[in-house]
Amino acid sequence: MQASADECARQVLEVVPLIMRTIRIEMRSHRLQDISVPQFRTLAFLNGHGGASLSEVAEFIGLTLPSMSKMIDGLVARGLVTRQTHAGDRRRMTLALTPAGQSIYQSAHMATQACLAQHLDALPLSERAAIVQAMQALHPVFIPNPNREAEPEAALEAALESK
Amino acid sequence: MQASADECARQVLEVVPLIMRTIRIEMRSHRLQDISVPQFRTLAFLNGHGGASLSEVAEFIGLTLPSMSKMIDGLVARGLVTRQTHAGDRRRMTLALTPAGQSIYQSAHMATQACLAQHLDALPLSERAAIVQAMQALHPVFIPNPNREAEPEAALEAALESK
DNA sequence: TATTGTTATACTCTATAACTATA
DNA sequence: TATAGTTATAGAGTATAACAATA
Repeated sequence: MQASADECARQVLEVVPLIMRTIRIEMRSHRLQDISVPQFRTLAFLNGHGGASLSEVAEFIGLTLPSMSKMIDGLVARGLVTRQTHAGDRRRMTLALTPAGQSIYQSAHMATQACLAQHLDALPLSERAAIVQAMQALHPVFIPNPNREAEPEAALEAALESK
Repeated sequence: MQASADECARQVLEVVPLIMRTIRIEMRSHRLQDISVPQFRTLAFLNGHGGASLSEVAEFIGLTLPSMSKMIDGLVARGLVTRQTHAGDRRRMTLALTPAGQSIYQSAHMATQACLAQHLDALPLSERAAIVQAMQALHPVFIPNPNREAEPEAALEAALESK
């Protein structure tokens, strides 16, 4: 009962939104980058999945197609993302980060990670070790569509094809 | 280096938004309750801090005063929250859940927790134990204004005074 | 004068429904 | 006919700036 799935879920539901609050406030505070959490997550996905389609990004982030389409509109308008029709299947969009998008993503990532690290620095090593272990356990449980992760080269090929 | 604050932060930043995605999608899927994550968090806070002021809720959730004011507008209009002027200081608002608000909060909480528990059920006990330990370590680090938590009776008094 | 909230305004996030283009 | 995206429309979430009321 100490770590039943239900007790575990209760704690996750209590603590995870608290951490998100810190992440969101930290991102908002950086006026230079000025990107929201959903935008950041989209850039992060495209950073690791260059050439992904709109559907793939929407699925991963958890948005509907129209919502993601609109969000990409904004990122393209700001020069952070490129959107091209896929060479092989002209219904599909091929999305990728521009150098500016990569740059903004990197700096936002570093700033947010540093902010979190500052909080975590107060904890003893044993607790940080438990956190790392917990995150490693949680990651596969909550990652969407793990089957897509099994073919990392598919996205790359798509990116190359579109040139 | 295995569990440096920075490595720990990196993993938290990767995994926590993934969990939030699941929580958000789960909440959206329940049309009966139909409340968003920020609304849920506000109800949760008021459930434990009956009689809190607008500023207190805004601080905890991490919103500005106008944003929270507007959100409370919506919750009051839906009959989930009561908003009265504080008897002692008429600038302040005294907020609390209505019975309907309590009911919706409870059922949304149970449904979301059950959804998370279902995911976590697949993990071995040792990993769930690490997750519980990690959440307990993270909780105090990310909770806002821990000084206010030291006076749990303050909110109650305010609630009584306002009658 | 400082504090607590609200109103005004604007932009992003998000959804559903209806549509276009391609396969 | 099915799939990938976009457009139209609407509502919630969020911010800043300006304001009103109270202390």
